[in-house]
Amino acid sequence: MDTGQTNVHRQNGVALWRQIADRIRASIANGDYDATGKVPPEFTLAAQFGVNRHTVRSALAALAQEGIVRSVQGRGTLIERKERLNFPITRRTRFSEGIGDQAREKEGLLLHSAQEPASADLSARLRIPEGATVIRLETLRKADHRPVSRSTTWFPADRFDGIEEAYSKSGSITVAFRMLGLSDYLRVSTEVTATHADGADLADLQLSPGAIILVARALNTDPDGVPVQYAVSRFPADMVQFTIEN
Amino acid sequence: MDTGQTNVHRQNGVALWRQIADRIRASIANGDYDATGKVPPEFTLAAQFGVNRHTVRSALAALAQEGIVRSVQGRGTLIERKERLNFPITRRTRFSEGIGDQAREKEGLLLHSAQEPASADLSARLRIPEGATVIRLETLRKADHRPVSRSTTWFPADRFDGIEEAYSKSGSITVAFRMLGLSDYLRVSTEVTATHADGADLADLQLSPGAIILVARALNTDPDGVPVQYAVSRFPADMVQFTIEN
DNA sequence: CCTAAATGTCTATTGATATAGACAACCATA
DNA sequence: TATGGTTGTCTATATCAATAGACATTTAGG
Repeated sequence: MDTGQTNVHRQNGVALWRQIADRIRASIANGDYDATGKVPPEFTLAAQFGVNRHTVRSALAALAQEGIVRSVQGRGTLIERKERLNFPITRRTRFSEGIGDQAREKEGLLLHSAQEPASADLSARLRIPEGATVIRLETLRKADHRPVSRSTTWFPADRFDGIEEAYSKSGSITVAFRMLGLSDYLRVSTEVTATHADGADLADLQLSPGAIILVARALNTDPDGVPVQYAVSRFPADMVQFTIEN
Repeated sequence: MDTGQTNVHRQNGVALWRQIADRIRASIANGDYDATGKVPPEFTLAAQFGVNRHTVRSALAALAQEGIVRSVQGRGTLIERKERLNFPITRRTRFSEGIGDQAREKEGLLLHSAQEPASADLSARLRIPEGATVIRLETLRKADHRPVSRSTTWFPADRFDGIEEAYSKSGSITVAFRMLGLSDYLRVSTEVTATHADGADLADLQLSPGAIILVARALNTDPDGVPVQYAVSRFPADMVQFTIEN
């Protein structure tokens, strides 16, 4: 199903090998090659995309660099990793529960924390005075030891003093909130956009440059509707999809 | 706010001028240059991104091609268009209502229609027997004469015979359903992913190659929960954001 | 154990991408 | 009207991206 085979585009500022790498990565995630566990031969792919075999080789080399495939002389190009995590977005969205059994091991790392005055945008979202102190956490989430998202999240400092340590110890926002006396919270809005990966994305999420990033900006409130957290999370688009159930 | 200034990346398969074009486009949509209505001078941008002025010029030429900016010798590079449409995704998601007053004129074009047997994936989603006949519509939606989405949508043929004509005349799914006796329908699930634009996207949505596409796969049912429509819609990521309100 | 089917390596050539520098043309404004 | 700031154009050079062809090397299977 899905949209039909379209050809690659030239002179667009995106190298052919990168377009082809993206397409093959998507096909792998889509399960197109599950029957064989291998990517089609270089000759076949070259004909399929209408390019030279060497161009396909560049694409496969990039995917090998990402650890998605492994080429073996005489045998073919074997698929090493094949995944696309699904994140349900609901009124009770939780990172770790959302992954569910799609991954065995889940992990939340605190990269950095700071206190700072709220910007105009942030104060409006959290409904606090402009310039009021907020705690900012930079976090990295992993599933089965592979990074799946990079987040910047803000909390009102007066209410959630010490959340840096709570998160650092637990690796979970839900648990950190609970440690500070907030037993439940609700997702009230999520904005989803997409962009190219920036330098920090490439490093933290272990992507190859030119990758696409899904950006989710989320606002959580306590059960009374008072904003408790605003978060901007960045996910590799070829590893993740969001599902909104109404 | 938002993520900090990161530099462009070399030898990634994505040309520098394209990365810079994407960044400037995003800054425009973000309102960063609202004070002057102009993009900063080429020299300044070149210094900012750490590249040669000519590289910046290539980026600006691409944006001019898209109609986003217009360079005037002696004056600077003026911003011509600055928009990012917001699409709320709710249980009652409707394209035209969703845009609301963000655009004055809305339009739905029927590009192509066909009848075909349902694939395995489609039959599961619409809960009809595999191979049962479905009607497929290829549509293009515009707001203020600019294309904002390209959709492929499927309907069970037995229940919605003649929907091609109904849509073609009305330019609205909601109205077409009503003409065929379905007065209301509900959005039950939406899957959101992102990918690079393909050839058809570039042509229909009038994008420059390498652009990013947000893909929404949506299932609508009648009030009794019986699936009536499955749609795959593609939106230019730099023009659109989705908002999920819970 | 030979052969077909793969991937690996090498050389050569062309066009796109990026840098560098210089100068022309144009506009707003002091 | 002179000047500073800005975009437009030109030449030159180096590197990356893509094509082309030939041949080596490895693996699986008859």
